[in-house]
Amino acid sequence: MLLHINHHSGIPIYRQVMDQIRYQILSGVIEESEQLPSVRDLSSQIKVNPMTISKAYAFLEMEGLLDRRRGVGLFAAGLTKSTKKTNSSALVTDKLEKVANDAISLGLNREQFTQIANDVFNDLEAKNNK
Amino acid sequence: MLLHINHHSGIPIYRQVMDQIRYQILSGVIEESEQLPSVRDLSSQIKVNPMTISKAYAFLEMEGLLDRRRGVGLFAAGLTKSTKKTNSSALVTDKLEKVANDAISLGLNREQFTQIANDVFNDLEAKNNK
DNA sequence: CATAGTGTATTATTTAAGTAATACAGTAGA
DNA sequence: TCTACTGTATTACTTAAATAATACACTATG
Repeated sequence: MLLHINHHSGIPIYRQVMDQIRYQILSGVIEESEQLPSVRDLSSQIKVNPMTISKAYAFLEMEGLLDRRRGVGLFAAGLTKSTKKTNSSALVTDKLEKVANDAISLGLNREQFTQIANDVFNDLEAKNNK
Repeated sequence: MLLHINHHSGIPIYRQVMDQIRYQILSGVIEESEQLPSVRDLSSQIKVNPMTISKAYAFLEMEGLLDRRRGVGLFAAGLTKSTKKTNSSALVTDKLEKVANDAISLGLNREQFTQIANDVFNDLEAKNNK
């Protein structure tokens, strides 16, 4: 697996790793029980300390998205529908929070924000289905 | 003007100040050219260093929301409302598009997405105003 | 039982953000 | 010009988060 990490973005490395792997698991690119890249694989690819990667995986395990097996490796967890739904919602909520913050700074109100969200989603769906 | 600051919320003081004053200006509670509370007024009210308040005002000036006049005071800027609102919506639309794309990949539907957007905005607003 | 892979606990270092101290700079009005 | 307000640049301190160093622990396989 290839990760795209920006060392100068201000976003912590371990978070960038988490976000990308979480997305792969939730979206189904990585399947249940599939082995994930080892800590040292990623740490040498990204040129970062192994513990930084281990930290990312530790959080993902807490989220229930994978299992860590010392001496063996890392494996995508089986996601029940509800787990998947919960995590997907959480992921989207996180990202929406940042945008909502911007919206507030710019003086938008709740109705405007929700309206835009609805419209944008509609447009995208339409585009994907044609 | 009375500000409600929580010293233990984890949200930086200068940001709390920014958010509350920004809201007053954008919502029209404070009118164009109206003088804002002095740096020392707020710093003694909040029991914080004057530079912390000055920092908040400096950012708000960068946002174009007020003018700082050394030796005189701080004054709400005139807002070209229609232009501002248009730009804000465009910016927010852009960012929402990315999130909506992820949401679609993760299997969320429009109702769920819009619902989350609405809730997130609500929560943020509540947090900022308490 | 040696080896070459796995992941990790503990500790230390680095970095960035927030806040404060201090001294300074501008304006208005008596 | 003196006074009493304004805001601010520079520097230093504090704290928490992110990252790294090191040494260790587990597992599979020949």
